[in-house]
Amino acid sequence: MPEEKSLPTVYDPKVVEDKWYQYWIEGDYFKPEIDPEQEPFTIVIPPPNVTGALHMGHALDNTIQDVLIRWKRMTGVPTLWLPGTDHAGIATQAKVVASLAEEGLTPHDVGREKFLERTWQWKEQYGGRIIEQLKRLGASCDWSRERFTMDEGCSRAVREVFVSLFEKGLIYRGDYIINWCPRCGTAVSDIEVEHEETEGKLWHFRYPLVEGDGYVTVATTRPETILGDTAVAVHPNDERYRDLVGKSLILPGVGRHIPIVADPYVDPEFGTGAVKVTPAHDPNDFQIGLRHGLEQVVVIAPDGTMNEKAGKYQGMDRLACREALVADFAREGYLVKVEEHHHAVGHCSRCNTTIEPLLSKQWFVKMKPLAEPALAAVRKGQIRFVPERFTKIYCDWLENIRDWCISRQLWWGHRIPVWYCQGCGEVIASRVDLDHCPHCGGKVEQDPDVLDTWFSSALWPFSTLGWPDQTEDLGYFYPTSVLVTGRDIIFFWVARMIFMGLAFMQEEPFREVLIHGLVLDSQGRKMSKSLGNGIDPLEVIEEYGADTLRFMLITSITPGNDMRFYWERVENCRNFANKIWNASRFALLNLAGFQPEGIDENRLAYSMADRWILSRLNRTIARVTEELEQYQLGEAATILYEFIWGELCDWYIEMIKPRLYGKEDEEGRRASRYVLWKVLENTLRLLHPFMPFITEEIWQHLPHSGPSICVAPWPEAGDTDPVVEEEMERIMAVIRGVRNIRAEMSIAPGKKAPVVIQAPAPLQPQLESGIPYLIQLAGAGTVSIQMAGTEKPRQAAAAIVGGVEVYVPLEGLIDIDKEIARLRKEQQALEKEVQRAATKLQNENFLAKAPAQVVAKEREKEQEYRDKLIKVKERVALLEG
RNA sequence: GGGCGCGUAGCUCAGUGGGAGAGCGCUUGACUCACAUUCAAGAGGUCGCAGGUUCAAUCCCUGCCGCGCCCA
Repeated sequence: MPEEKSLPTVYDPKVVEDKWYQYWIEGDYFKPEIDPEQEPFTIVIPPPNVTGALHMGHALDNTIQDVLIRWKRMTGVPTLWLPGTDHAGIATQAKVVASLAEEGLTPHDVGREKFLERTWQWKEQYGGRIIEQLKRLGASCDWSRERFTMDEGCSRAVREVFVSLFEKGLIYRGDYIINWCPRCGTAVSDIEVEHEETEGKLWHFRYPLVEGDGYVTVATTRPETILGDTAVAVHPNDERYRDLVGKSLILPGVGRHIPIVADPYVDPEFGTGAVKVTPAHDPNDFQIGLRHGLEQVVVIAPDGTMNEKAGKYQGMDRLACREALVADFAREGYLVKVEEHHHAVGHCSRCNTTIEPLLSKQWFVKMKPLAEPALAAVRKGQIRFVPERFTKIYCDWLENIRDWCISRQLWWGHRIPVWYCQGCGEVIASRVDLDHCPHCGGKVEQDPDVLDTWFSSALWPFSTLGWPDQTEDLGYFYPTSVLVTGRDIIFFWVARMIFMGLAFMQEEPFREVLIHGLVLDSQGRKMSKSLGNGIDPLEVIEEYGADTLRFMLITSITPGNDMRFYWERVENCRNFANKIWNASRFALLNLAGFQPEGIDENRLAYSMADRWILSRLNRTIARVTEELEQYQLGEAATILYEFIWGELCDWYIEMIKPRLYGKEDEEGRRASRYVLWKVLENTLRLLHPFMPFITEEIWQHLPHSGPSICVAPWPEAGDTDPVVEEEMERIMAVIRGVRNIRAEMSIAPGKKAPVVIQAPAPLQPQLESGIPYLIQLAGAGTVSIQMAGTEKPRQAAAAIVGGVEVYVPLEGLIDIDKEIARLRKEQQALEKEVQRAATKLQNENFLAKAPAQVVAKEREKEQEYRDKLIKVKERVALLEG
């Protein structure tokens, strides 16, 4: 614990952040105690890629989680934030492939086993980096429970789930059209395909009829697939083609005879109304093919080149083939015309290569039976999305769900636990590795493919807690409380966790899903490596500190909406941190020797300012807590910002200076020292979830109880005092009025100005109490309070505020013309307000139908404005006369 | 084509069925013993457009325009 009680003038996060993180770890504060009497608060981290580096999206996601976790921990409930990383199949494999390439090697050169060894080494080497970066951010995870999707336990869970689904008939293997990424060399699921609007061409080709000399013209965006055509389809009701259905065409360049079929999928309006059908290379054509029993001819190989079925185009890249084929067909007279055409082309979400729909044998999860409970759980409200609108996105997707392709042609991942018997041909899914066929004893071979990374992520909320074992953690912490994640992975991850959780735990994996938006650059673009517009959170932490980054992120968000990153906002939050720092310096300088023990709160000589700030503190505690409960983190942080800067620093601290510096009023000094301490200490605790480091540093310097602010109790709101708040508001209005006069009249800042206040009797005592604040904050020399209606000073500037008249009589310093102009402006504004209120009050419908309270308030306002207007007009008349 | 979000001060964004807000920027003044990473004062808005509901609409409803995202 630091001994010295003073702080340097500028806050330097570098010297405190690592120190306190270390302190928290040593104190084991992030590790919950299991207490069966209490319901825990649990979050499982969305596991970042093991080889990844922290980016702004992580920073936002984890800051939100940490705010919730630190807040709940302070409220005293057992709180677990379970961290870990994801093996990220494609991404990690790609990195290792790249590192091999630097040595001139390919994965096949080294072989599967060596490759995996190397990948594990890579994981050991780089896997810790992102964890270290999360710690820099301040993430208060329970590191003793850290998990990895490919660790032993998670792998066992994956195998259990796979085999169990297999046994229930929910996993099948089939020839199906899938999305193939030629660059990654693997199948990917539907949601891993991003559709991009692209300028393309629409080629029209003529297919001759087998009989007679007629032909049918078809339009296509992908001429190279002509080689795989096995039919031409038209709409059943299309008059133009009615007579041709059932006849055959000669496939140009290939010579194959293909039938003309009628299928309602065809849009008669599009192109020529006749479409070529390539069941092996287009998902829609695949479906048509199934309906009509068409042959499936594969002409494109997995590497994106044309295969042996492509005849003379064999070996050409698919795009080269396209050009060659179009040129050939043009020469041979098959090409009718070429049109410009916009269409959406699928790209691999990982490497952006154009996706090739390909017929291939893959493993699938049958989704319907799993999707239904997942839909029901959300519809029944067992799981709630925040903001609510994301419910629809989720439901729409699950309602139109298609089977999930889970096999990936990779080496890094959970190997599919299926063995094929060489002898009897049996296909066996097994929880344990097999070396011979359990049926015939023959040789078996394991499926070479691995599972989609999201298959293991889908189990994360229970696999990390020990499932399939019934561990204490699993029983206590499952279901988790809330899942915090970006809107971009609702399908990938959230939906899958829900159906897996329901299927294997018979209970939803979390009660609430808090969705946030993306962090965009200052121009509103996604941050990406290829654009080079990403901002490294570590860079921000280095330069400004983690608290600043966290506060910037939290105050920038509106639930569910994207945010943009601005350095100006970072600076603003850095300034805020420094503001707190200096307010605390002020407090520490004035709290020398102060001890809260033994002070009786009820017997202190509170000033108006003391009572006011205590009331404001209580209000702030209540509001911040309420906003947090609503997951309105940005609002909560903003309320704190305004309280700390706008009320505590700009008003309270300034108001108590005379009392603290003065020697004469020892009782008053005692009270204000106590209030200053109490307000600051409570405020630090309120702020701690948002800015953990600076609050700990300051808190440790202040009188406090407990080892760390991160386990200090969350503040409880006491009573507010609306009367004193109103009185103080009036004093503040008077101060602002005088300051305004001073500025407008160019009264030198150092010059004391006499102030005359005319007020009705009931307001006079409170104004008396406010005199010290006028002297301190408005540069008032003398303040005299007179009865309203007393003769008004002529050589004076005036302000009408809060039901009182404020005069600054400064003979010779007041420019009468300027003052008249100033008052005229005020008069105009007031006239507008009076007019507005009067119009409303003259409206009988308003009087009859608006709530009495609203009408009363409106009357009050009208009266107030009228009074003010009268006084301002009198003043103008006086000065002009 | 369907869905969602956004359109509020010069810029970026909060916000609410009943008197328009913040940060930055701008203007003016002040190095006032916590802080110039500061303080004080101020200028600046037909709350996208057009209808509708309502006593009352920036807020609710409908349509339109513009931008963005998701899905097909």
